[in-house]
Amino acid sequence: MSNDFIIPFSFQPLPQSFYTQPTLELAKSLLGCLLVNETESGTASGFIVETEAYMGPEDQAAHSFNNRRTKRTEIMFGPAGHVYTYVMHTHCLVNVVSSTIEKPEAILIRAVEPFSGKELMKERRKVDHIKNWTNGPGKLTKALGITMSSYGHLLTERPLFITEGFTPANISSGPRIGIDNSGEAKDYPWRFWVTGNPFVSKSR
DNA sequence: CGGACGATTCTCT
DNA sequence: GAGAATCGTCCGG
Repeated sequence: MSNDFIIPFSFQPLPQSFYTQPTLELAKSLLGCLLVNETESGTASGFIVETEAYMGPEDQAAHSFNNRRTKRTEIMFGPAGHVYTYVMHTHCLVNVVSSTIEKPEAILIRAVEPFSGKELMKERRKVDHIKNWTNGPGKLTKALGITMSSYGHLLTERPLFITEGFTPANISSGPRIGIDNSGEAKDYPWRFWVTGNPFVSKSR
């Protein structure tokens, strides 16, 4: 596609200081940023348009609820800016670790808007319509080629990184998706999205 | 080592 | 909107 040539030389990964802002702030700051993944088969990127914050020990919906510390959640207890990937129903989902050491908070990236490497995304997703390439947490990882091998990767480094994108005109918020069995936490408005963006996974 | 369980997706109706 | 697919992770025995 026409804008593919811009990647990967023009943009610098955001510094680690970007990731140390409070988790709920970071979840909103990530909206509009460009998520880039460089692989052997090529580079693909998309603007983040939907996120969800998971607030650690107090948040019943979080994997780290009650400080549950396993091989899977271990990365959440480390410093901000690392990648937390995990497998859900055969799909790989990608999170940004936030907060500080020993405070296991993270932000799930639920949707992006395709920017570069669109042919590659189409090939990976095997569906025609662009709207279905990246409008869900399991879809975007497949389109961008993000796998469990990215677990623990630091986002200030290539090949997987986040860089400056656009500033959303408006941000909406509401309850998170797919956590109905999480007690009171299911109603917390910790899902954020770019208002009106067509790649957001659910309208609500 | 077996079984239960999803921060999902896709295919119908 | 409901139901199936499908598999890595976690926990109990």
